[in-house]
Amino acid sequence: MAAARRARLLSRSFYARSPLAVAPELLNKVVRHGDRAGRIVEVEAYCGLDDPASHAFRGPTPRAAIMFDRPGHLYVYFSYGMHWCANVVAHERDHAGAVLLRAIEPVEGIDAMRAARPKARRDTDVGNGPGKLTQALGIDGQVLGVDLRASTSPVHVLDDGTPPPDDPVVGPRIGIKVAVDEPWRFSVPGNPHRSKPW
DNA sequence: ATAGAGATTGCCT
DNA sequence: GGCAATCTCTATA
Repeated sequence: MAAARRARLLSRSFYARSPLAVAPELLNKVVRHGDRAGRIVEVEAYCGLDDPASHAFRGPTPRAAIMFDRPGHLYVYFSYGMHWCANVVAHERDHAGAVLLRAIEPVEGIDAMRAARPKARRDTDVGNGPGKLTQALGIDGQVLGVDLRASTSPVHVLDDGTPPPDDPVVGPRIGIKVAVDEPWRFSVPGNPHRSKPW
């Protein structure tokens, strides 16, 4: 069995890069809320003022302001009047952007996640979508803006020693109507917990 | 003040 | 595959 390695938080410099640089490196990291945790297997980059599909495209409106500041903090928004979506703020200095978490593979607190996702019939339905993974982890507006790098925060992104895939699957983003051709979606090849379609 | 669209999900046909 | 549910944000008047 592999030597135990303590999961560690990521540094500010990890997040202070463009969303396109950060997104593929978030693959195989672990997002944790309390005693529930999941491995990130699919993400999308949203590139601020350069990206018509980004909430930050129109500038620092009240909702999008967090994406113009605070790399490494959590951007959570309410989608379609029903679902919460979780993003990691990531951008270079004087830019804006974030990475949407689109799918996780449950790794800790699986029973609690199943209980929070009664509609999930198979294990792979627990976290295979942006609204599903927040439901599974119990992430909502209460954790908007928390610092993912601070040990005292309720939500963390951790490196448990699993490297990102050498050859992530890259493709167009899902559910948007502008900039639909940008290949800014990344996933762990073959992982069954990714969202569909690929 | 009001209207329309939206980074989704799940149920129905 | 189509579409309703449901509400926040943003733009327009």
